[in-house]
Amino acid sequence: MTEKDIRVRYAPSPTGHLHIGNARTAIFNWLYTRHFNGTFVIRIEDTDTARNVEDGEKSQLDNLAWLGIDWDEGPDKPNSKYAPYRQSERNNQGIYQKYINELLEKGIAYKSYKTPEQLNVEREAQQAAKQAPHYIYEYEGLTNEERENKYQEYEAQGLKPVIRIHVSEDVVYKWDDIVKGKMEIASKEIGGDWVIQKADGMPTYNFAVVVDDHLMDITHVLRGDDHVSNTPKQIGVYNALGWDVPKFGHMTLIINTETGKKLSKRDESILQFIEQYKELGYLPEAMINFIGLLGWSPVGEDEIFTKEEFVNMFDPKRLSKAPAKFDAKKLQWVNNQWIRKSLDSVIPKLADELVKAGVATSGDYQNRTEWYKKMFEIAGVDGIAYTQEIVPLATYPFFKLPEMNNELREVVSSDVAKQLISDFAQQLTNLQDVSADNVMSIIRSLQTEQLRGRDLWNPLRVAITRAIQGPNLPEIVALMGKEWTLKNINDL
RNA sequence: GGCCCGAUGGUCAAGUGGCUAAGACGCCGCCCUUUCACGGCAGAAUCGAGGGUUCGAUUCCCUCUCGGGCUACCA
Repeated sequence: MTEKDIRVRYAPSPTGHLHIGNARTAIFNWLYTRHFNGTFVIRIEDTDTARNVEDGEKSQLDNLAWLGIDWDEGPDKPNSKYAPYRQSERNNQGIYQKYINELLEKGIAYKSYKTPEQLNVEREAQQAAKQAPHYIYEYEGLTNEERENKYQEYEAQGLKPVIRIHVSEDVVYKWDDIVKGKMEIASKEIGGDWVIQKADGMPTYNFAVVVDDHLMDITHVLRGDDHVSNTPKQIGVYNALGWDVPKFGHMTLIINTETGKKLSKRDESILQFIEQYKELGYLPEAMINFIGLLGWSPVGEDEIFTKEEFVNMFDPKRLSKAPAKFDAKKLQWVNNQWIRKSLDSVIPKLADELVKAGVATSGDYQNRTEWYKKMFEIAGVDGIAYTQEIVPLATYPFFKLPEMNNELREVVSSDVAKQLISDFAQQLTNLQDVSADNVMSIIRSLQTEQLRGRDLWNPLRVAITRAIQGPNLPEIVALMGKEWTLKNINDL
């Protein structure tokens, strides 16, 4: 018998935008698949109709694609052979019902008519008695026939059932976790019989996931730590249906630095969504780079990797067992590295930022690409964390002159300063070639024993840029040219 | 409360029964520079605690502490 082909899935719920935590799960599943030459599957888990968000699926997939993650099968790939890939559609085809019926017939599952209110009362009583909450089987000691009669009775009252699966009392579920190693959880810790089909006819997550992973021949399930406690339930279903259990791996969660809790969609204190980073001008390469290093580490000492490099060196054994905090500062650094590394492709984005901000007109960049390149360089693109940060840097003085204020006025108001500025303007007027070197020469020639350092530079800088600090002044003048510079000085 | 998982500088982390315990971000200082940024060079800072095992524990075992997860007709 040959080893089965590796098939791995990422299964988002379309409840909103792509969250950092989910993106991480997706990235590692993708890395795992591509490293081992497997097939990467995307499945949409939309069984909670109340939480589904319009366009949620599209947003998830778009953001995944933006990150540079590709998949072989999914709801948007028409010829995928395990279609459909949305659980709602699979439910409509009766896929889950078939196995629910099977379990019902085997007597492993049964109909339960307890209302949420009843369950609440039971739970609260258990908690008050310091017991672990667990489901109380309501047909204890009844024959099948008696149970059927009960069903009739409840139906007559107009009650809608859920289907629960019976959990054996003395089983220990074991698995060898890709990340955590040997795991075992006793069946009595599960909390009793649990729901596999909701009153609305939808399967629950823990059931649908097993059916789909089995039917889709999924071999490896890599997911967040928060699913550890679901694993025994799912193994129970595999056993009940007589199916092989896939290999599980539970990756640690990302912790919010501010709250110390797992990164949650409800957190306001940190940027949660890939979309937000995209908007600010983080590069997908940087996002993958940073996230790929959260909870996983390579062998060497390097920090900057392409996704291809990640694929090559990925090793599930190096997945960390300890939760990692999300350090936005390091992300900024990683993104800065990527901006500098891929400057050619970033420059048009920088120009876009200026257009979006209403600073530059669209098309301007195409007309004078070289000027823009030089301008971004002088403005300090080397120092930005994300592309949006270029806006204030480039706006002043290259697109707009800051307002004068008292502090600035004071710098240029003395007679000495006025004379200096006027001398500079004079020399600049006579200058043939306005290069940074030549401008520097002019400024040097204006330097005296008394007039040097800030006394020399600040008045000139204010006269030309209306600021007392900023990028290298001669470079600014060289870029602006003679006319523009002189106009600024005259407008003073 | 119960069950599960974890613990190396502020953060991400490598690593080992014996090493001065890597590296990166951040921070501090210095240099470069008219200034900011960039860059360069240094620096501070870590094995949670207590017991074992051992000639020797950061490393192996136990307990504690702390942190996290789960405890749904959510996924």
